Amino acid sequence: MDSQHQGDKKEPDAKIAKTEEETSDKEEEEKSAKPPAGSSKSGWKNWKKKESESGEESKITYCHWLLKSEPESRLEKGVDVKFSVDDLKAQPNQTTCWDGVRNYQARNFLRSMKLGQQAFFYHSNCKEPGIVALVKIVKEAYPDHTQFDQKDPHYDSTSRKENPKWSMVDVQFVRMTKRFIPLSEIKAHHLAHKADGGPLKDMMLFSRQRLSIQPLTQEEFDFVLSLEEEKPH
DNA sequence: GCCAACGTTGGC
DNA sequence: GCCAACGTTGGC
Repeated sequence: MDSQHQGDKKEPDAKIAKTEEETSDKEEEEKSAKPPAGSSKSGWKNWKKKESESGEESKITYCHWLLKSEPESRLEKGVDVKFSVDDLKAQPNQTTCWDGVRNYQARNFLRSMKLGQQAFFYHSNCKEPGIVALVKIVKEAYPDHTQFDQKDPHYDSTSRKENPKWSMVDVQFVRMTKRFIPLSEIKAHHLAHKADGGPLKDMMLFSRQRLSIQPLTQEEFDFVLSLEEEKPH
């Protein structure tokens, strides 16, 4: 996650194979276009329409995001993957590269992020999951160097330097939310909105619960952000 | 720590 | 191309 490491070029590329050059990108797109198990009806179709039906500029362009990060220590292949909002604030410029994303749908969302867009920083896999801060995109997608680093827990031996599979963006801390916005509270609104058609009725936190990079519509973003003004319950 | 959800892999 | 087995995510 350290943005200052991005100049790292210690990897010897003596044995670059040519075999995969042209195939991998298409394969990835197909994989990412595969309907998720068990949700072949509405969820996937809607997503596909929005994302790729019209080829390039679809009617819905997402402009806000939710980024999950784990604030509590956990070892992955012997490496601690903890990265809390305090860790972000401690980075130079309070900026980090968002590396390690190894899911095609999440990657595609990363690649569609634009400079200056805002995102929620969400603490996951922890005692109190929820939104803690606002961040913004300060560098658009570029190759994730950790995919080529054998010592990195997210090393991908199938990725070629001349056609990298995985991307990352740089994000910068903007501010803490005025209060912690717990998942439980967002979920309660989501359930209510499913019944009354409110703004969180389709929020991806609940329909694609394992996706670590999620888009939010303007309405979703505005509603969730408005919660910071309320008294917690 | 348990386990449901769900993405990925690989045999056929 | 299907689908069972497997691995990971992440709430609880």
